[in-house]
Amino acid sequence: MAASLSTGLDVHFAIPQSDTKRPIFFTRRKFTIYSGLLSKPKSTWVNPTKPKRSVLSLQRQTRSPYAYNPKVRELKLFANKLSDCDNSEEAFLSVLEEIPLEPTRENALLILNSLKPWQKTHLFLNWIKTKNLFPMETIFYNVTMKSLRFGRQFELIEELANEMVSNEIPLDNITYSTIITCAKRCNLFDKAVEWFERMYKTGLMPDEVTYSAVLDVYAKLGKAEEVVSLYERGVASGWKPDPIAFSVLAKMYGEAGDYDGIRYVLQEMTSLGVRPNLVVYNTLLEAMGKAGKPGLARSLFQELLESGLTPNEKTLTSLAKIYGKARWAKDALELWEEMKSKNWPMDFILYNTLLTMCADIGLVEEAEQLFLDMKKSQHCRPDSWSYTAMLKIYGSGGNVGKAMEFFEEMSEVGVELNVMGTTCLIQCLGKAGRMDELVKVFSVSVEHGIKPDDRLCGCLLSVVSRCESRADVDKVLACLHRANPRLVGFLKLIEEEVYCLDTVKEEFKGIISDTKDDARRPFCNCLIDICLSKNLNKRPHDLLYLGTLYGLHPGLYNKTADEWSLDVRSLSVGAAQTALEEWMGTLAKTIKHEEALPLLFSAQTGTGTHKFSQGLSNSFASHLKKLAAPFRQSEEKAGCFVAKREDLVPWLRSRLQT
DNA sequence: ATAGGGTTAG
Repeated sequence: MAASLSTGLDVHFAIPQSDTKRPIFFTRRKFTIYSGLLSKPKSTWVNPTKPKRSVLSLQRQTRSPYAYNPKVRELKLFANKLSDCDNSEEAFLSVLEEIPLEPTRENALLILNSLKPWQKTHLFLNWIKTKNLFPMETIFYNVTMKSLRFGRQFELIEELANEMVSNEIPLDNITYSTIITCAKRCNLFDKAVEWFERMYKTGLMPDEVTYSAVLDVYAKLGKAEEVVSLYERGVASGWKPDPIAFSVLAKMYGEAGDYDGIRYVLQEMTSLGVRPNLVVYNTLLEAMGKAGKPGLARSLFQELLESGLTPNEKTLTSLAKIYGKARWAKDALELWEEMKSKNWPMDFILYNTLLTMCADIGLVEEAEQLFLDMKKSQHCRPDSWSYTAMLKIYGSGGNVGKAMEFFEEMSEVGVELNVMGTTCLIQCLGKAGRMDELVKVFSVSVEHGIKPDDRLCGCLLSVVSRCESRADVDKVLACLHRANPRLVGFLKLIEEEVYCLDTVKEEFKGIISDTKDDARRPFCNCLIDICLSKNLNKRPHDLLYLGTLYGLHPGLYNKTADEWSLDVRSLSVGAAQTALEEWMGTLAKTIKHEEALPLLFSAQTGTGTHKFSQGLSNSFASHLKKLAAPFRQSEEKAGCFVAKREDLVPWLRSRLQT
């Protein structure tokens, strides 16, 4: 959709503009954050006849141009000499004695500007002050503060700022923005806000550079409401935000995964006639990825190309990540072809992201080509990221031989294995039943300092669930015991013949609350599978109940007036089977109590595009067949099994009688 | 890094 603006710009956006909703809070005005500074505090009453006070200066602070210094070469050489000497004050002062030219204002400024690291800049400023050669000005402090910011020396910066105040050297917008961004980089967000508020108190109005620096402070704090309030008041003061301000907003909404927010940013840019630059596009692409909108990211990328911009490494990294996560093989391959044919820039991060993308999608040959390219290149030699991606590709593709080859190669070339690599190897060795090698990889990893995480434990647990012999189980359990003894203890507990549900419940709760969120459901799935493989018939149901109790299976059972359904897409084969039986049991009770039932029942397994759900549909189908349940594979929706009430009820009744 | 603001990896 195109919007022709009065500025003559044609701005194209991938997002339909007409139905853009504002995130809910945009309609609520709050004036509580910088109480008393910007406008009347805590009042939502706006008097339309009284214009609101301006919050920023529309004129950006101008900087005095450099006068050409004919001695620039000589001074630079001397500055380098100072930069290279020892950081001690003595060493510094002794080199200073050899200063080749008179330290006039201009000469001193040039040296100050060229010094690094921050210790030298600071020492030089102090030297100028003690020499008392000329009056100190704001610019000397600004230059020094910038150097100190590099070294993240917020305390020193604040000390200098206070010194400026007591010596009546004016702080300007450059001073404040440097202080604020330094505080931000040091994660001292309260300090950043404090100095921003101090500006207004001293009667200095921020310009757009300081203002967008502060927008970013609130954005990093995740205070979207405050950011929007500041932004909108800036606009109400007549400010036309530039691409940097929009980049800040887009990044904030991306981090929050807030799609409505992203649309708001796009709409604001269109209505204000601001054309996105490459950085804004990159931020928006990243944001679309985080909001889970690969299709919109793709059209945004098309728009970027149509606007005549050339993507850089960051653009392509975002896109590769998005296509990989979405498992969009066709788009991923097209992107790679286009990158090669148009000679778009590549860097190390992009190489590794492309490899990860190939691993997510299972593009083996493409990954091998990329990996070879990296080996041949000068600056992008494969590192532990690259090797991990290769382990993932071979591991998930079941090519154990290749995976082990790369594992050996890593230690030969001295690339450290990480916990993800270990997990990939263990997963594929487990699937191949090569338990002795699995034990070896686990031991080597632990000896190399790898700390097994919850995902690795989940992986070991899933290997246990597939073991065919007691001997294999014991080998894997020995590894798991080193990583998470409590889990092994829990397995013993649920295998005991006499078993107390309350004890199991307490221990389950404890384990789950100590487990990272993304590993909780896999744990529960594996535990159910293990119990099923041991024919511990009631226990899978208890575990499924406990998992549901602690919120691991939200949305498992769904009801509408016309249809009741079961969604097992995030369950393992055994857990799905258990959930089906549980559901049938509940429905049988409903019949017994002669309660109302809908016309249609359905169970969703998904189609197995996600690697956790591979094979789920088939095994679910065969379990239905075994039970002779009247569910049929839906013709219009793959991975969905449906039953009519008229067929299901008699079947459930017949089960009740047996 | 030649006085100030925004973007790349499980």
